[in-house]
Amino acid sequence: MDLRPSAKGATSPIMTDKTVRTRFAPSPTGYLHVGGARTALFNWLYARHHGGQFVLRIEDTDRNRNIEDGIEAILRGLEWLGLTWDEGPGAGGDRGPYYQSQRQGLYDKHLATLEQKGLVYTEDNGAVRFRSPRQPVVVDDKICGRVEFTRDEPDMTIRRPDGSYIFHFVNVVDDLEMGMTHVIRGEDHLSNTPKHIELFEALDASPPVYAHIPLILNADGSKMSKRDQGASVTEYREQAYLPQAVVNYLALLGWSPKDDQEQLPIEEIIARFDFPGINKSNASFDLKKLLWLNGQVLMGLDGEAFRQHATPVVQAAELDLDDDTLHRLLPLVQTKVSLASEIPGKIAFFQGDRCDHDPAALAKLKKDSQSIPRLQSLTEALSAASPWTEETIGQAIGKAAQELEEKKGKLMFPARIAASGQAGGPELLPMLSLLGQDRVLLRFRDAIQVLEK
RNA sequence: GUCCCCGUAGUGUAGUGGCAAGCACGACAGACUUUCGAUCUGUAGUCGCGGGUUCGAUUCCCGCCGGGGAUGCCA
Repeated sequence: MDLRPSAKGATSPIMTDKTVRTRFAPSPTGYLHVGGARTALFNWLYARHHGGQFVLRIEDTDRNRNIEDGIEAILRGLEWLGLTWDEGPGAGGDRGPYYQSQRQGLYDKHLATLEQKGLVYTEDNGAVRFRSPRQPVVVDDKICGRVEFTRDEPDMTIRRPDGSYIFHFVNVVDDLEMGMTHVIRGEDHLSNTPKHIELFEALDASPPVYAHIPLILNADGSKMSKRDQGASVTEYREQAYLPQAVVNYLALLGWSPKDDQEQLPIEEIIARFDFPGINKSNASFDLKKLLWLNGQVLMGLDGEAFRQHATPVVQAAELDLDDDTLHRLLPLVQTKVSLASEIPGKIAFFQGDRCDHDPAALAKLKKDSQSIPRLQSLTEALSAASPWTEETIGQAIGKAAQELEEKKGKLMFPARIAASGQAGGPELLPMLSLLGQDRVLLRFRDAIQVLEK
């Protein structure tokens, strides 16, 4: 944005917008919160969309509140989500250091400027306050629109008696020094923005473009905070959610591509993300929809990617299943779970020769007097199946059905429960095939016995 | 208290000064000669309330109510 009249045409050759620079500036007071992750995501998306830079800055000015592991948790959370930063901890950059605790000199310098201009004063106890011009301030927000604030609050403190600086001041100084062009942050900062604009102006700088995004609330409408269920990104990683699903879901919270698409690969989100697609109202976090989305992404993985994702989760469950079985088993449940951590429970029945029967499933069989005859016919028919393939198994079931003069479907449910102990699970024929004839027949006999009791 | 933002079904959203307000999750029902959180089909459910402007408002204006935020020597 060059205001010189001549800039329009003559001078600049290929003119472009000033390179977009956005930042995520968390304070390490806890873990990476979904609200923070969403703010980071929006900043990241905006920078990527415009071919700009995304900067990570740690706001650790309040020594009393910093939690050591907090920084690490945030960095790892962002990495897991794939929100890579171009400058910041571990990435370098020429506007560092990227920890506020290491930027005291810069703050002192700008404070000196304000002192020179007579814009600050010191309290008896040593705290330093900024003298507000007390003129109305207009925030021209990219999302909230034009908002006018009257300025009649007490002058803000910008430095504590111990010499450490307050958020508003360091935030502005850093955004200035780091050349941030756009500040995308939670709407809880909208009311702080006039203060920040006053500081920019006092430092003879023009403020960045502001875009305040709606907040994320709990299902009950209350503000989501660190303690709430599902509020920590770390939890999602631990529960084996797919980062691409979490990112996709988070993007949809407050942003819309404006058509009916919901499952979008990250490249497409980047391509389509911009301010007009962001709405103004707060959104509630809906875990069920995230689960659904995770399931959708899971189903879309190719077999190898699915195995790679699922294997560590299954290994952690320490099931007694050999690699070969596992390799053939996993594809059978790919469309049956929405979260990888559900897999072990789905395939545990493959362990051992026999299986336990889920009481609820068993109760359903018991209610039907035909269950035992059906299982008996099945046992007979399946004993004769040779070789043991999906095809012959299917034929055997059909044969048993014919004998009983019943729909095939009537037999499949008892067969499933007898063989797996569960009412739900992988497709029946592949499942029986994989279990093997001996095991299936043994389990059928077990089931008949249990039912006869 | 004061100031600011927001208000489309339970949830996320689309949309318009005027067709029966679209989609998705969830719920419910049925189908698929099997369960199912897979797939398909269907059902219920929404423009917070009250005024005003208008021939006509979900859409524009005002008030109210509701939710959220700010008002820190937290960020």
